[in-house]
This record gives sequence, C-alpha cells and structure tokens, in this order.
Amino acid sequence: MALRHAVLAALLDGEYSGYQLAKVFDIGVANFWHALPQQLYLELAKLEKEGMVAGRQVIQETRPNKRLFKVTAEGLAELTRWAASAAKPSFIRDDLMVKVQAADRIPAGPVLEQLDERVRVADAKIEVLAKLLARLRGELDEDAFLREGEHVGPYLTCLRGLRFEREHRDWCVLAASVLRAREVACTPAT
Amino acid sequence: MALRHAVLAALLDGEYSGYQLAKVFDIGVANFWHALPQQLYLELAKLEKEGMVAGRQVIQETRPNKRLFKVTAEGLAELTRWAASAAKPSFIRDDLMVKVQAADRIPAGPVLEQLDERVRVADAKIEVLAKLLARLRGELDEDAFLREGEHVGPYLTCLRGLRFEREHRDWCVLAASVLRAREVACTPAT
DNA sequence: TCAGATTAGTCAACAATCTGACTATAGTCA
DNA sequence: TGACTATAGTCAGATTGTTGACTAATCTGA
Repeated sequence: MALRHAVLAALLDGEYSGYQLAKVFDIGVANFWHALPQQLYLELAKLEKEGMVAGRQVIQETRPNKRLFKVTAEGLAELTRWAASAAKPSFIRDDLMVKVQAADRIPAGPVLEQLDERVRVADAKIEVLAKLLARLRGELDEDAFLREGEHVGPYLTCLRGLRFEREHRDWCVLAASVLRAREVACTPAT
Repeated sequence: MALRHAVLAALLDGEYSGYQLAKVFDIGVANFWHALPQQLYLELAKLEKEGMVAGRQVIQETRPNKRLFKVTAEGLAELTRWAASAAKPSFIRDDLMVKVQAADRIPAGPVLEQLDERVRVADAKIEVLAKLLARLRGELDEDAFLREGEHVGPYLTCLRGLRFEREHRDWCVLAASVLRAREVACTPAT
C-alpha cells in the first residue's frame, strides 16, 4: 500500500489536479513507481477522505473545471511515519527480459525487433529526463545543485531514472548484438 | 499475465520442483520478475492443468516427496507465441526512491539509514550474481561465452541484474552522501 | 465544419498479487 | 530432548492493479 505515499511524495512539489498528477507521474515518479490515471484518481479520493490531502475546486472558463490537491499536515505526518518504517526491496517487472531469458530456445527474431524498439524508447526517455534534470538544475551545474539546490529529492530520483534508462539501453544493444551474432552463426543459409 | 511465461522461461533450464523453482527465481529471475513461492506453486498447478508443463512424482526417502516439472512442447509453443507479441514497458517499484523523492521535506535520518542498508544488500547481491555468472561462463571468458556459450539467455539476464545492482548501489551511495551533506549544512548545531 | 486531440474525471468487472497461516518430514545443534 | 532450520507444499482472504468503457467540454487543424 505505497501508492498513497508515492502520491503524497509527488504532491509535495505543488498543487496538482488528478489529471496533472497523472502527467507528472508519467515522466518523473514512473521511474520508480508506475501507476495508471485511474489509480491516481481513486487514491486521491481516498487520501482526501482521510484528510491526507486537501482538494479545492477551480472553476475554469476555457477548460472543464478541476480540483487541485495539496498535502495536508496530516499527510506529511503520514509520509514521515512511513518513510521511517522499513523499505521493501525494490522490484522490476520486465516482459522483455523474460523473452531474452528464453531467447536461445525460441525463435530470436521477434525478440530482436523488440530489443531494437526498446532502444528507441529508451533513447527518447533519456532525452526527456536529461531535459527535465536541466530544468530542475536551472543555472547551477550538477555538483552545485546537489549541494545547494532546492528540491534535491526529485532531482536524485530523476537522476536514477536517467541512469537506469542508459543502462537499460546499453544492455538492450548488447543483448541484440549477441543474439544477432549467434543467429547468423547458427543459420548461415538465411 | 506474464508470470506463467516467466515460469516457463525459468523451467527451460531443467526440471525443477516448485520449491526449487522458488529458489532459482529468487536469485536469477527475480532480477526481472519477482514472485513469491505461493504464486509459483499456484502457477505451476495451472500450467500443468493446461498441459504447458508436465510434472512427475519423485519419491524421496530422506526428504518429503516432490514433483518435478518440465516444459512440454505445448508450453514451448505458448512461450514462443507470447515472445512474438508486443512487450509491455518495464516497470520498477521502489519504496526507497519514493522516500528519497520526499527526503528534502521530511526528516532524512531514517531514509539515510535505509540507503546505507540498501548498499549492503546490493553488495551482497552483486557478489552472488558475479559468482553465478562465473559459474555459467565456466572456462570461457565473457566475450567467448557470449559468442559460443550455451544458454546465453540466462547469462544476459543475470548480467543485466548485476549491472542494475551496481547502478543501484552507486546511486544509493550518491543519494546518501548528498542528503548527509545537506543535513549537516542545515543543522550545524546537531 | 467536422474529426480528432486535449483537458478533466468516473465506474464496474476482472485478474493478479500479497499476507499470513497451515501441514508434514527430516536433519542439526546445544 | 527440545528448538530451530530446511525441504516440500497448500489454502483462504484481502488488497492491488488492469482493462475498457463512459461522460463532457473545449481547442486545433484540414
């Protein structure tokens, strides 16, 4: 039950509507906690009922109205309490790695295509994250920001996301080249 | 519904009982697909009912009896079919990253302790994975194994696991040192 | 002007996962 | 002898997460 805490942590950045939160989640928080918009709306509703977040209606003329949420003192207390309790070990789920695990027993072709596609997706993600980090840093260089910048938390987690994507990308390139070389070695007639 | 495929991929290695599979999962497959023993037993039962795996009873005298499972032709076909369908994007869940995200708004002390603990856990995991890779490699060096070795799939996925752990470790060290430096800078009286 | 995208959000049904307790037998160590 | 660990596996119940459809307004481009 840590989605609630991921939501609270994301809302520390400022006031967001459910819709905006979904966007923010997708580029930032999704690096360590993936969630669908539906989950977020539901979780925000629960958190509001429990007094962890406070919502306020914003009437808009050119857009549908929305409700902005911010973390209450109680929400911050809950986050603090939770942060002090033991963390569960991290875990990854990755279909593609399952496929690579089996790649020397099943046709490698489709897996190779998916590895290539992943490289493209990772490259795009790397670009987005690099830009986001530059924006968070502002005028400062990385060392200075880590020493003195505001909101170093989101910066650190995005940095982890960036490094993860780079590693992931490099591994996909390696795996694809290894499997490709072996495919050629096995079926020289193709 | 990819746990079934992770189980099939793991069983390609050889015949395992549910209990053994749980062990194998924990060190190898858990790098990209985490599952509890209960899930595995359940999934094996389902897969057997559908003819994807075949179980055979092994009577033991010094241990409780067990059932060993292997992938059937039908199971391999299902795995092949699935491997050719589109992979979902990978996702991570990590409590500790959520805590770091919030670390500049809540007391950082407990988070720092957990980061240190993570470094220890990651170091242990790195050692286990390095040994596992050396065992899989046998006499060959890495390049040679990737070119000619048998079962390159599990090798590649373990390699990804090792790299992930190293990155994770390094990031935890960085995050802890950044947060620690800032804590000292903020509260010089402590 | 009409289709499609964007903003903003909701709901129900279903599938997957986790928690925690449970049964057994055999081996080890003090 | 009694406690603890390892092997081997099962079950029910609760929580979480996913799928897919739905409402409704406005804005954008062909």
